[in-house]
Amino acid sequence: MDTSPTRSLPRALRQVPGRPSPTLEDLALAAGVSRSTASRAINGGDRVSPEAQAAVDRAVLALGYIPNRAARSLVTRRTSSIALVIPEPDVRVMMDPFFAVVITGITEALRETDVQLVLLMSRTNDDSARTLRYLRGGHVDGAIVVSHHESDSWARSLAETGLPTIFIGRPWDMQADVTYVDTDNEGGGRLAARHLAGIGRRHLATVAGPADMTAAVDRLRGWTSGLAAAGLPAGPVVHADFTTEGAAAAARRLLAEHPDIDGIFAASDLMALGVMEAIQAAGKTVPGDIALMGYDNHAVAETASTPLTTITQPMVEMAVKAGTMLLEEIEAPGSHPEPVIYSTELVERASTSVAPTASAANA
Amino acid sequence: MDTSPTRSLPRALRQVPGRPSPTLEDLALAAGVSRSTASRAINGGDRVSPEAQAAVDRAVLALGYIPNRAARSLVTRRTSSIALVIPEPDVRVMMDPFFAVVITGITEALRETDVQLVLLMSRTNDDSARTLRYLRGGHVDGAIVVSHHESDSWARSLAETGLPTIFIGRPWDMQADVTYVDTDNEGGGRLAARHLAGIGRRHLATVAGPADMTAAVDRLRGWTSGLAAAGLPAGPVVHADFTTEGAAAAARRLLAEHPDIDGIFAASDLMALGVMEAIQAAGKTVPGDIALMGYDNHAVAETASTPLTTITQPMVEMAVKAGTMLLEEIEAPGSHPEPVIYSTELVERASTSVAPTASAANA
DNA sequence: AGTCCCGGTGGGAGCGCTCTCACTCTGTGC
DNA sequence: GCACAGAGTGAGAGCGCTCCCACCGGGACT
Repeated sequence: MDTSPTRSLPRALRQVPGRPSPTLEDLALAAGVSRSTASRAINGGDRVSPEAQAAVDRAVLALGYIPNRAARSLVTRRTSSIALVIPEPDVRVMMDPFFAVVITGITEALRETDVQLVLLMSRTNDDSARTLRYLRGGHVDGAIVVSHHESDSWARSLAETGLPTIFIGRPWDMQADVTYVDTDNEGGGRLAARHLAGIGRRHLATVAGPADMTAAVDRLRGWTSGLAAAGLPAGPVVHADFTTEGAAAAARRLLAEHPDIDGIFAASDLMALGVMEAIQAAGKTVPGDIALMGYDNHAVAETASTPLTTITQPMVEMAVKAGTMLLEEIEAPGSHPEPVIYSTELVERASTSVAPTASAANA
Repeated sequence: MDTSPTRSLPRALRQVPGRPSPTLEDLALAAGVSRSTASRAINGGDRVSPEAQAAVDRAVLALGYIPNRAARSLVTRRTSSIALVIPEPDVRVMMDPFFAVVITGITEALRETDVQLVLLMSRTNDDSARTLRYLRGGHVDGAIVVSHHESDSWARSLAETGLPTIFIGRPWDMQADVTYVDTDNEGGGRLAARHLAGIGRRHLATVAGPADMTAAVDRLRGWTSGLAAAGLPAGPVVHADFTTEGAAAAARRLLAEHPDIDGIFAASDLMALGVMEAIQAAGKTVPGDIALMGYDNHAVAETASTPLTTITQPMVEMAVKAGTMLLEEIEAPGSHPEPVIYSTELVERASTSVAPTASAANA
């Protein structure tokens, strides 16, 4: 393969190594057409004769031609790449399967295109500024922002730049009329209330998420309206930070102050785990004494010592949708698509079974 | 839109339809210098008088100048981006916290640079070909490949292209003399053997990982040599696929065929969970009847019903190292750095405590 | 004095691509 | 017969940047 006498000569100049990759000019020459025709043939072959097209195709194969993206980008003003913006990703946040799903989904949406995914994570405010500069700088054709409490400023700033942007999860600041995809958190909360009421529980409480996250707020709103619809009182509400530990602490308080509770809705499965811990520590059982529900249909919901009834949401679809929507908006700027909301479903498991607790899970 | 006299950023007149972003030419004009001088001032200011530098700096701020990456890239042959290659990422694989750690680590290494991370995931063979083409195409300055059984071909192909590449996890094909970072899996396996022998267990077995993954093979080799060093017989070895279910099945076989086993080393925490299931299903206890070890120090190791003794490895550091090594190699091509191996440590928990089992974990 | 060097500078030549435009060469309509 | 459309083509002009090189001065040598 490498016939050059000095294989250990990685000359400072990168282009030196033997074969400088063929340019469009080379390709045209090899195909016996002009650069213009070669270019047309490569880009979808509009107004190209079959013969010319075939000649170019052959030459591409023969030369192993790969278009230079930078050169193309320079004139088209397109980069064929989009950014996934993840604000403040400490490792713990990144661990959340949510991101794996989002990344997988977006990648899926990008599969048939040659658009690349650039990961932009900003840990500090400083980073945020850099990230924003990067986005404004025209380095990507669009962006998907994983929304959460900190992302408000993003919504505004990005909307101002005119860069096509899709948010995953409804952002706080709706002024900026951003496009987003989300799941029906409110509906999910309502489902939870209806279910617990439906199995005859009457003293219901919830461990809600942080009040500055739309998902948490929406779930709580749904829960509250669901209780009302079932003719039940609003019941106690405590907030936690979506972590197991935080929820455990919150649940301990809850149980101490309201010993008659017979049903709890935790706004995430991870939190439900903490709640379960607290319940058991208080000497009570799930679902015997207290029926418990989670949210997310996280893997742990199924493998928990008492498998959790939970709310499932089509996260992959949502992520894919975000990707395709962004591609569409890039293709046809100015079209301001409506937000897409995915509906949620109840997944029933042992933690709300009517029968007395029975320490399930043996295969 | 909204007429609010927002206190937002200095009137972003950037991407507004008619307003083309300022070019270097504009900048030079505004600064009262030549394009060349402006360019020099922007790129580290070598051979630029303080006055000129200051003038350019001022102009940058005033105009909100952002260099056009494509143009720069076209001439420098550098893209200021690197790829993270993840072969065959079904969602399940992506869920592995490992990737979160890798991504976070690399991002960390890239923080102070303006290098961007491009995510390349190839699900199918078809994708692999495209990914490879992308990498060869000079679209990135280097690549980090998350190694595992499928990555052999990658090692070869990439080494051939001369693209600076770092593998995370020792690749199979060492011919290609690739650079990699890894943890000392062999040492970890040895640690496990020594520990179980040390607490007096004599009938030891292991549930190893797939025989086509270097990490699994190395851990097994270490385990075997550790047993020998402790003067113990090799003991039974079964292979599983690093999943909980697979390990449970393997462990059932193991226990059925070797009822006298009193210690098991599972080559991952997830597998250890499956093994624990099988042990309990067989009516035995951990660690009372059988001491159990995992590997990875995965979050589940700590939260398991009986917390797992396991092997911990500095994964974040490893990922950061991969990033910095790649940057170095990009900077100074041809330097073929030695592989870096991170040592592992034992984390002792209840699953190997000498005292009889006591269903731990209440705060 | 002359020569050299060297920090500082600006002009110009591209990097590899797309795109406009002018051109040729059919085929069609009058 | 001529004009005209329209498909197919190629030359040329950049896109915004870096880098080479020629240039200009003034201080340090010969």
